[in-house]
Amino acid sequence: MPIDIETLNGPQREAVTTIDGPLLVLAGAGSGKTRVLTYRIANLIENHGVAPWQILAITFTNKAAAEMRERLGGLVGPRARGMWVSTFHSMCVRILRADAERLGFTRNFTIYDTDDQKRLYKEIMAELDVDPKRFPINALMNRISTAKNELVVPLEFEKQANDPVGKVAARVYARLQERLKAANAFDFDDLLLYAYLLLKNHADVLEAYQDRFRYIMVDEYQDTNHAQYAITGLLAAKHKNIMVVGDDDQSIYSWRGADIRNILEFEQDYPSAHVVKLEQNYRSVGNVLAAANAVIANNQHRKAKRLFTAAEDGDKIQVYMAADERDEGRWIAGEIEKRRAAGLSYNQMAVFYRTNAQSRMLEDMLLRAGVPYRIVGGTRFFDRAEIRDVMAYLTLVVNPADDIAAKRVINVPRRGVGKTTIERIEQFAREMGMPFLEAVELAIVDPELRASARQAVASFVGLLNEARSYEGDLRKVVEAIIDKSGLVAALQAENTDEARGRIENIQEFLGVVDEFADTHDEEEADFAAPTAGGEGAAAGEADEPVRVLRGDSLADFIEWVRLRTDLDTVAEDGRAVTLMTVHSSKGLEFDCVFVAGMEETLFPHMNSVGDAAGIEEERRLAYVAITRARKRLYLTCAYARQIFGQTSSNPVSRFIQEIPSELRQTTGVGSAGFSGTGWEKRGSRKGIAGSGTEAGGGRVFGRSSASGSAGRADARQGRVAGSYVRPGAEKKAAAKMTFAKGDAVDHKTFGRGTVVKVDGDTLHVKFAKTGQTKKLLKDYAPIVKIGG
DNA sequence: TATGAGCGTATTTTT
DNA sequence: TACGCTCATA
Repeated sequence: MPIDIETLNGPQREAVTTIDGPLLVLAGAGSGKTRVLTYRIANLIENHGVAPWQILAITFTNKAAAEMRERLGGLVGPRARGMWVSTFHSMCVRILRADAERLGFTRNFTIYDTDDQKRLYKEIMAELDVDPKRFPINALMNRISTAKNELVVPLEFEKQANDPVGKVAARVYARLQERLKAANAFDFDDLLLYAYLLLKNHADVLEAYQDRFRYIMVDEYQDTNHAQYAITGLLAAKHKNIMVVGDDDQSIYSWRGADIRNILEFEQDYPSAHVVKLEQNYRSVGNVLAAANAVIANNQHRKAKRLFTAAEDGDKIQVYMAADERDEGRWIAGEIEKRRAAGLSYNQMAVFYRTNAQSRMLEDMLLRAGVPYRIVGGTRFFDRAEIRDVMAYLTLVVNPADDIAAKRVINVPRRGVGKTTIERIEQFAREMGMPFLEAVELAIVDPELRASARQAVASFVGLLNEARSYEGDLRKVVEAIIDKSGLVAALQAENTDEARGRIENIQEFLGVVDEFADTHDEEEADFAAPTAGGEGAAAGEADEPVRVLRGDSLADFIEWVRLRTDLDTVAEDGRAVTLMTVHSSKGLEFDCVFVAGMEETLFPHMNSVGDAAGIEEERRLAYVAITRARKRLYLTCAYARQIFGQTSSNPVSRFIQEIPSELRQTTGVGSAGFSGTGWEKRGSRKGIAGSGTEAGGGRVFGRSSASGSAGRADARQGRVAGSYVRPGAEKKAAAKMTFAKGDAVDHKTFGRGTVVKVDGDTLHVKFAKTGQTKKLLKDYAPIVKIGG
């Protein structure tokens, strides 16, 4: 399909046809930036003789990369294959794999995720005698992660650290890097840090990449941290053909090191930069866009821009003031059903919330109302213990130096290797400066250990050695390793529902192996890194680089899993409402969007209140949430809410106040002149209000939680709730729930199942995950019919 | 070595 | 409230 540039609007076209030199595209929400990116790449290939392998396109998520690759495939066909369209992290992995030796690592390094990292931190803190009470592990991890993102190496970090936490962090950081190197492992931050160091300190490597990638494109540039910024800077330094796309108003990851200045100061970095603003929004109706504009206009630190649309105004923003979170959930469920009745399908609706804790009640209410939903985020499949165990075995086969993996499974399943044994091996390994697994091998003949312990250790070593000899088809190899590990056998022996569920998950994992094999065949061969392949692949030549096959090795599979999130797996279909945090919603869009919990201290979150930069980020978050809606937007808040087990009452979010009142329509508790005291007075007493420039005036809703008598609050809440609850709401839900034999249902805790028998109000449901049949009362059990 | 009581803590989480 | 972690106990 040839590209038709005429279908683009002016600025879009300008972005697509500006080929050479630095280019900054400020792409407002819903302004068609992915289209611009893909068209630009297609244009380079089709009309400017640029070879696909000379193009580098970087995204933040695997999903975005996959989407871009797919769209490119549609535009330029098979030529898109093998092009480097990848996330920052996977790009860095490729760069590092090719030249790991230069940094003292080997090619089969493993990647530590947050959980592995945490284990390692704990070991190090124990080793260095750091008290986790005084120096919380999270604080240290944050501190060090920030340092890595800022490209601050341990030596430098130590110099800068003046405060107590910093000093401790410096020691931990130094040791951490030693341990990671010894384990032949990189954590997520290291992937960026070391890729940067490799390019920075090895001129030939850098040059090879600079010569190769003549055109570089970075999506979501507002979310880049300093390391990513520096890496792209190095890569683009030679040709300076760098295009960055982003929206400073959608920068919501500063707490992860994203530096909004990267986009705000692009023009200073590249004085010759061309700037294009995409301000026409093709997504939302007028009122939604106007609301978004009004809210974000309150931010001081942003590039001036104002989105516009040719679309009709649409409905007003619906604000609902609930009595409490239960009422809020119930109301949302009711509205969803109304929309559904009006012909909108469930998958065109989404409910967002600021914190994961809010999902519980929302789920509960949707369940009761019989609204099918799916949750994005939360506990990840790959984070489950049994999956991590399997991964640890696979990892050990590839990288025996991975101490964290070794310690994780040396006694999983139980084979009688106790704490004392492990500690002894650990100490020995430390003294000898060898990997844990090597020390384990020596422990087989350690006379200090009990015979039973020695035997247990020997069986562990033996199974790994055998597992290492497996060859051939990936799926078969993985299956054999799992079998050899004894994980499944041990679970079978447990003979509990939970164990059966875990076995099921392991089986599902084999499905993941198949998925990998399917998507990584020869056709998908990638162009090798320019420095890979030794002599022949000299740098600087315009020859097409060698293609390397992927997908045939365990190491590739492990890497693929490690850099993957559940977000990538989110199915587009599925007739269900989507529930997720506002953060997860970025990049998505729905006809109808609900944002729950629009109260001060929740959204904006209490940890950000009182900090100007924090409030601005919260506001951007609100902006992201609002701009996800195509047609209808609902904002809800609750007069009282349980937070950490305590009822608290908070004012309406300032972000609601910032939407001009003529754009919104309020219903619920506070809509009809609810009387009370101005919240800002109360707020300042508690210290919530900050400067007082934000909310204030206008709508009055609730009290600050710290003050006042609980009794009065309860009385008021009761009255309010009583006057509000829609009569028949529950009945309606209950009446809807009829079940017949053969119906597919989804249970809150047991998951998918099938109705095998109906016995009056009692259902007999066989659950897929556990294989067990349970008796449930149809009106009380948290189940939803998902098909029949 | 395994389990339970008690305690402290508690956003957001692209990789 | 609810979860994870530590520590004590069987």
